[in-house]
Amino acid sequence: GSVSDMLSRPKPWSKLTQKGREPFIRMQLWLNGELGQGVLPVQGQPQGPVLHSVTSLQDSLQQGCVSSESTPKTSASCSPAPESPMSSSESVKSLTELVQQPCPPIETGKDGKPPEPSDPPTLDSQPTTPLPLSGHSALSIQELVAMSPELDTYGITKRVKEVLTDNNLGQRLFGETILGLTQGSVSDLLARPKPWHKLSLKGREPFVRMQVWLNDPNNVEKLMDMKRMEKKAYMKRRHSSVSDSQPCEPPSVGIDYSQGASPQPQHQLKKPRVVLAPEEKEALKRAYQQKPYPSPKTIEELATQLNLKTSTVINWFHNYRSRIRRELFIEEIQAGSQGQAAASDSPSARSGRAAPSSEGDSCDGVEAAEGPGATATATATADAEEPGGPAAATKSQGGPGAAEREEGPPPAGTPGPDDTGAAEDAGRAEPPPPPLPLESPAERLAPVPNPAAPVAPAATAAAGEDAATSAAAGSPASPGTSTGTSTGGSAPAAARRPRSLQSLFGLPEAAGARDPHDNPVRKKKAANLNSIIHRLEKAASREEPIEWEF
DNA sequence: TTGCAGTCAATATC
DNA sequence: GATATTGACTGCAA
Repeated sequence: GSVSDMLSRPKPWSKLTQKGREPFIRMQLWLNGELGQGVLPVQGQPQGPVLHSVTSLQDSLQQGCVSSESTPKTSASCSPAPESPMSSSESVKSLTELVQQPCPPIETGKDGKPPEPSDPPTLDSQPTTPLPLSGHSALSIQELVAMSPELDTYGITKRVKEVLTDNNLGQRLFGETILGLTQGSVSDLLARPKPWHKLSLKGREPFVRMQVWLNDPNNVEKLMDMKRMEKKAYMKRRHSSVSDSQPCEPPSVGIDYSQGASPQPQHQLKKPRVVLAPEEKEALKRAYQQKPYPSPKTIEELATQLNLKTSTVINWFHNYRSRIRRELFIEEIQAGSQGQAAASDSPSARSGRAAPSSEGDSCDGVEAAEGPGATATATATADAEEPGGPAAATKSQGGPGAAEREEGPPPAGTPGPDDTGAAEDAGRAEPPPPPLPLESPAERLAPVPNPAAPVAPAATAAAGEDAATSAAAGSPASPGTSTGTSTGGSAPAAARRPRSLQSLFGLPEAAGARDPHDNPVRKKKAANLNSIIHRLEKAASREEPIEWEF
């Protein structure tokens, strides 16, 4: 009754008493997703933040409800508001239990029934997919996602990978039966999870599913069963097809089964996949360095020069920007987690994403790419892009989507083409920052170019699109010729944003948030970054090119 | 219209 | 055979 009244006739804030405001605060928290922090427990994270947050808020309101909060009192009697403490916390708790409880793998679960005959992986993730939560009314994944508190995507993927590998379970099986995604998507997701706050509702879905799956004590067995059944079905089909020479047969389990055998869809409708030649990629990367957001005209030119379809060029830029962004996210996370790894619960800390981490916290991609051979140049690059460094910094904010959402610059997400340029320290651009030796061939490692630091905006600005195109053009022909592809851009960006993404992400429990143990490497990088910043500043003030060597 | 997130699915690589 | 990479596509938002 109180709720009804409150929802239908809310009183203006100013008219509310401290107590009367409480329900609204709760509602706001709930709307913000802060309420329910315990729904999907993030390892190590105590449930109940809700109350804490409320409590703190209350504190600020100087009210005594705090006690009521933590003290599940028999609110019934209390004023309309009091009811919330209990009810909310309880509801949250129940939900939490729900998710924590063993629950069948999403769509499979049900009585060990085979993985959805139709299991059209694609459809699966559709909104309605109910999460069969044992004993409770099924909640749709969307509901769970909406109610879910911030999850440690990195930690979740690490755990999932561990479980999968430990039990010899494949990504395909896991993806199709648990996540409703294809193998490629799963691989990508597990290898490059984006921080929770960077994910859209849809993007969070797989993580919630993974979390739910991880919470299911029988997850492995179920998946194993699935595997067995699949195998059985496969063998069966195989036999039947062999004997009946009946190649195809609508797979009952909706899994890819020998596609090779099914001749039916011979329809030449499938257009061959475009595979860009290394030189083409190189050229595109160069162009990207020049101009991360090329104009239609530039794209046109690039397409012409590279003899590609404009759509291909467009797609390439989209994909490249997007992927680089993700790389950066990861670097950041890794950089952050690195220090806390030890503390982190699971062994995953070390193993997970081992690869990248191994490459050195963060700048990995680059370093790895460059390889040991990385000469001074490489080093420079690496350093420059360094996670903590430009790369990170940049990405964090400058980069195309850098700090988007969470951080002030909202539009950042869609850094208009100009954005970048503009953002880029326009100023210093002038004196074309001595082009950072673009490890022409090597740098490739996507991550390197550091999207964030759409390089040489200056150049861009000045040279305009031509620069880009020309750069691109040039490369194909002579990839090696680094064509003074000005790349220095990143540095300036970094300078402007010394801030660590970590803070940006503000991943509470996420790896990134933990005490970033400053290991020697990090310190060194930090020093490097400072040096870069310093030089940039000097350069900016001097307006004269300087020799870049970090 | 443009950019992006999320995916798929073909293909590469391990 | 499993996993990683990547060009293309869809849907959404600004």
